[in-house]
Amino acid sequence: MELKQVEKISKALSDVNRLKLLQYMQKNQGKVECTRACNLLDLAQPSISHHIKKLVESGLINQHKIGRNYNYSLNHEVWDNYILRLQNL
Amino acid sequence: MELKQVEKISKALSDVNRLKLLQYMQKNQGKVECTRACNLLDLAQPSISHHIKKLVESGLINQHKIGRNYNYSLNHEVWDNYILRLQNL
DNA sequence: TAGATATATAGATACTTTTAAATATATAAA
DNA sequence: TTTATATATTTAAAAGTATCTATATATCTA
Repeated sequence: MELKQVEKISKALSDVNRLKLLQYMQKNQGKVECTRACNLLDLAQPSISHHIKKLVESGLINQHKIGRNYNYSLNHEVWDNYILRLQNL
Repeated sequence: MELKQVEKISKALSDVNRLKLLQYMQKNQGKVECTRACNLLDLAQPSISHHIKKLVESGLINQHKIGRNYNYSLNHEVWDNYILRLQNL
């Protein structure tokens, strides 16, 4: 993994709201209703959208559209590679 | 480890220059001459100083003054806790 | 197909971060 | 003790980020 991607993933992880989103996704098998996330994080809907986008763009999570909702899954390959890279920096 | 600290460490890791500094420290047993780092990263001295400060403030590295130079060491406890926390987010 | 709901995008503003120039401080060496 | 060197701090500018409001798009349901 290139340093640039390590930077990008670290950046994605460097916000408490995004960390909470990741936790919430984990707890709920990737199911995140935007309205619930808004309540959880006390942010407006577009902000949630923005944060999720950052996570997706980093490659950490995958997004699958189901009807008008989305489902998310951790991209284990990226996640594991990131951690490995940190361990062997 | 609190989410806030995960955020802080991630932020420290979210810059290619700081990642390169960490690599350089590892390769050189923590010995970093500022002038060499300036060449390596192609940044002015105060910028190096600023980046190192971020790393120190995150807790990832310790700074020991030796004469007018510094020596750095990875704080393994913080580093390991960070990785553990990511693995069990 | 019309209205309702979920999510995305655009635009604006406030905040944070990166960087450099100038300056200060600490230590070594002459 | 003066001068040189290494690093830190201050200040300011530029770039990037987070957040909101308003609006758009996609999809569901009646």
